[in-house]
Amino acid sequence: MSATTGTHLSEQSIARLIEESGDPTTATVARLMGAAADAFAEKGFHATTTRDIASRAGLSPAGVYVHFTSKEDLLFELSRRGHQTARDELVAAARAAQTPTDALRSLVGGFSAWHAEHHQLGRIVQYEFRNLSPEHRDTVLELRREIDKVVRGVLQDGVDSGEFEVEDIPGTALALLSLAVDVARWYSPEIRRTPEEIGRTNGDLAVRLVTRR
Amino acid sequence: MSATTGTHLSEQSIARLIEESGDPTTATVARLMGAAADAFAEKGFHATTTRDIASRAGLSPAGVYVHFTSKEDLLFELSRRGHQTARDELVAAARAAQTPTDALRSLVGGFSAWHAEHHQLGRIVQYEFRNLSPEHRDTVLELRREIDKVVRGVLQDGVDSGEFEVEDIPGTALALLSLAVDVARWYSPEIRRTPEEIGRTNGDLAVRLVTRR
DNA sequence: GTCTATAGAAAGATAGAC
DNA sequence: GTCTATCTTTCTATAGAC
Repeated sequence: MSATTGTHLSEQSIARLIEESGDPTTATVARLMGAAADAFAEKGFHATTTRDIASRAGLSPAGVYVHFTSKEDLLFELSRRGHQTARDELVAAARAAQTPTDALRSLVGGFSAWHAEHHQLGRIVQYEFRNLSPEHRDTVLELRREIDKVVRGVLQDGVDSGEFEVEDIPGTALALLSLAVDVARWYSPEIRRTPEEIGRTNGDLAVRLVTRR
Repeated sequence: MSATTGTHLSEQSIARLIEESGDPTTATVARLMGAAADAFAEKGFHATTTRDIASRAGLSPAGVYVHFTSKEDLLFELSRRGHQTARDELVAAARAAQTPTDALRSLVGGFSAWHAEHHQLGRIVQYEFRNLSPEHRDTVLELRREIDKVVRGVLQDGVDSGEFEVEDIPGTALALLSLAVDVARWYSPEIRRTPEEIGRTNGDLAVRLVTRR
């Protein structure tokens, strides 16, 4: 696990994110979650073996089960915390803004940048949802509803204030989320554009999509 | 496989699509591809077993291997044909239009509607790409490049004609594709909006995103 | 071209020593 | 809390009869 290998950089950054994310955890749990996030994002939940996760985290195959009851449990913890940080980011962006236009720009821009910066977690949040158990799905669904609500709220605020001109509010809200969410599908750390640039482009496009003219 | 079960409706519609899609195939192959498309879209490639595909198609587990050399081969055939019909749809929309604005509207609108109408195939095209073998990935990548090229071409046409005002052409092209592609993620046959309505909304939004003011 | 039967490999999870 | 060893199930794919 030396710093010179290079292959574990993103795993380490996720482990750091997990450790700093409120919810306190031990270093081993953070390392396991980082390893799992890397593997799930790279190959998908079902293509990832518990042996793979364990070895990425520097543990034996049995070592995983001391900290998580199942592979699905590991996915759930990642999905839950991913949804939480994504929602927190959105709510903070909406609160900090002075006008609906500012709010929408930093909402869609920030959410897009988040999906680039944390594209492993982003993929898990957006594309591994169906692999959660029914109970775990329900828990996460609650967080997803909050996210939708924030976007629709800002859209409605802008319509009320006269800044926005929107024909179909639910359809437009979905399109705005698509703009940000789909970043997790195409983003790769190798591309030229930085997460900040992506956020700026998509934030501007979002405003353009709804501004009255 | 009676018409009254209801559970095989989408499988049958994919089988019909496959049979009518140029590339001639036998009824059994079409049925197998329909079953696989259904299963892959519902549970993902790795979560789908060959037994599941065979039984959905009314065959024994061994029956699959008479027509396809492997599970991945079945995925490849679906991915290839899916990409082809998607590209054909896009090219036709671009050709039929009189102005860049019309072209963009029917391009993004049609592509969005396609991802709703054929959401099983759409999910396979967009989300199961990484499960192809390296050789098969290359084949499909060629079709993906054509799709990107059509979108950028229309965007450039509009900028040249003065109809469009675009700050960042590659970034905007990606955002326009996101609008359409992400439909495959959230669409479900149970929702209220029809594929046509989704296409109309997204086509209008696409035009709004780039029109000079 | 379809079947039954099964080979062979790999997976998730546990037992029990340390 | 971590290990080695392994149980049990399940999977892809093939063999060989019809």
